[in-house]
Amino acid sequence: MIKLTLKDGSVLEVAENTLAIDAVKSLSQGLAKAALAVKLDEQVTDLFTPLTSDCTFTVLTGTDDEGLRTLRHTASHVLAQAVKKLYPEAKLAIGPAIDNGFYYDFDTEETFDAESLRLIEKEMKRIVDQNHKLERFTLPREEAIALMREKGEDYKVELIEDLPDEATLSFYKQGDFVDLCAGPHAPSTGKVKAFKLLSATGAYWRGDAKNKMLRRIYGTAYTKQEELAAHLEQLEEAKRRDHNKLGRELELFTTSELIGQGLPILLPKGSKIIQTLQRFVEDEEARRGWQLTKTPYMAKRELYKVSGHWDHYRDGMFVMGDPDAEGEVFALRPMTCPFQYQAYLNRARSYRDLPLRYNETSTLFRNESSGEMHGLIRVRQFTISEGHLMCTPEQLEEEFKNCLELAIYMLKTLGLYEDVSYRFSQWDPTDTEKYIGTPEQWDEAQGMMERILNHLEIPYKIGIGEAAFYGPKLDIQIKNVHGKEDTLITIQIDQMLAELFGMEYTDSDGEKKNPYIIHRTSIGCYERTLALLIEKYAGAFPVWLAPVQAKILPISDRQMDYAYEVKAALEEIGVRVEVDTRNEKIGYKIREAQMEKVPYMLVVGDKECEDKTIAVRKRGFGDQGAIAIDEFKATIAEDIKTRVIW
RNA sequence: GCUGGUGUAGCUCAAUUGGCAGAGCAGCUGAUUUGUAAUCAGCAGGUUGCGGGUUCAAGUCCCUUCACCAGCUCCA
Repeated sequence: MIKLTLKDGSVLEVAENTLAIDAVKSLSQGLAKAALAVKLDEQVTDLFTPLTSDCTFTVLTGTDDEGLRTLRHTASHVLAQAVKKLYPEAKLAIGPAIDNGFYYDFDTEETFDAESLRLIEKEMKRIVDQNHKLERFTLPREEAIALMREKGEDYKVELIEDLPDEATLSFYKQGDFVDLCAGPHAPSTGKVKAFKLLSATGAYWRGDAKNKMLRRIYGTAYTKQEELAAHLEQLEEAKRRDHNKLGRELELFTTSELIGQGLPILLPKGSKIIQTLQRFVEDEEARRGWQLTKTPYMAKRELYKVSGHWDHYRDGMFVMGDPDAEGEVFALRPMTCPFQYQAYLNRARSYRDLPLRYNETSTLFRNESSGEMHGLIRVRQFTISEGHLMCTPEQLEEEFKNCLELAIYMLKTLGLYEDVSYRFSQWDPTDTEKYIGTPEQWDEAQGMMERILNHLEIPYKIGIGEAAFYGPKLDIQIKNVHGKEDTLITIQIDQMLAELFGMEYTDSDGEKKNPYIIHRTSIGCYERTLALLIEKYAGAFPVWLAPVQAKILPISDRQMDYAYEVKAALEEIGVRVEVDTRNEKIGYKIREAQMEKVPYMLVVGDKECEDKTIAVRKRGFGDQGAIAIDEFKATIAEDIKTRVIW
């Protein structure tokens, strides 16, 4: 007999080699029906696995993440089976479960359009209704390769050949469909009760642009139709919040074909938000000991040759002039570091000058590939609150911590703190082309950052190959409304560029030394930040950021003079306020102000005019009744300066 | 950059098989002077993204290019 420790702590004894599903059945028939997989200790496995040793025993259903992943993995096999049935020449690549769904990659001449997705879905439905059992079997390497060769699955053969010799080669079979797969899987195709194919796109084999582009079909699956419907509704809601749509509707920004891709035009309202943010950030940085610089937007290529950009980042730069010809060649700056280093080099430095903190609200230019641009998230020209801090080794941890604190303060102020995650971005030692420096230098810099992060108890995940070419980074990552992750803020440790630029300080012992440099952003790129704020608040910005904070709505033009009187009173205390002078009914004016997401709508009619009051309607709260002007001034004065939202 | 999709008025969309480019909202003008999410009428608005081709005839078919969308790759 073996002992299974259940979630509630109780112990179930079953005979050795009892199938997991039978153990579940002995607990509850209902649970057995809902079960998709089991977790033995930390190992998720199939329901038809024989139990061989004592373990903790967790039943996974559609309400568990791991259960859903199992279901979606099975759904990807159902998709593959359907595609093979409809397009027998299609070759299988890989088909995993991912967050919120699954995909499968195929090599086929067929381009999947909406109609073919519909046909594939129909075939999938048939496979689900047939309720095939999934069976697992393993094969020795040679036989596994022979089987996949026989089926013409070249990609699977390649996968097997690349697996280590000792790897178990498992296959899953459902009906006449067999796929190389580590599993686990749901017990039968009938479990895939609610699914939908979402899109068909291209994807490179093994994620490498040098390889062939395959056709990828994305889908999602749930155990219940209601859950699927809720997910699809959530996708629709995401579309409505999408900054690229909402930001244009709210007239925050626009784009122009004549100006070009990745070069958004910030309209007055969008510019107002960014100006508000910039002033706030620059003031806060000054308060924390940062000194503002203003450095040029371009430089001769010689600067970038010293920094390494010319060799490691030239494709990403806008270069002016023919690099092959004689004479000066300039390039727009893709970052500010080498420029601020020249400020450091202005005179000889002592350890007494350190830490030296330079910040700059810096406009950068990066020649992103044409397919990369996206709204305000990924652009070719953007403005970033950048900074470089030169310090001694002893000061490094404290200064790193201060930079991080500043970033966290900004995120909390914007209400984005709960949405971010940390990535410790390290170099890829196998990709020596991409990085400068020696393995020893990298070990040292990364070791130092690791110690600091652990000491500060930052919960991070590691990103191999995500480092800057000159050093490791702590990236603060955020997901947009569609779940796509980008870097919002970055703090980097660099002990290589100071040497390249000959930046030194004289230490207390009279020795000349290279300072450590921290590269950091405090709220990152303003365009990207604006995009995330639009999505976070669905356009209803906190009052201090709202481009128009109050809109005065006169009932008729009899109150126009009074409306301007109120406007002047509010402008006196710095409120951004507009008067809707149009000859329209009040309901119409309210509707428009509401759609513009103005925080305060101030209705003035004859009554208010007479009593010197304002009828306040607050966004999200409705009609607040009439109050005296002075009283309202006090309320809104408080509101427009309130930044920290928790 | 790659794969696929989409471009019709400021916005949302229509236009049968290749056969007269149209509507609502927004805009302008006029009437209306309005009390908490759309007052009425009229007017104007277009090189169907740009360029080329096929055809008696192109928004519609073909090519090129630009932009946008999804995904991949990239993101110092």
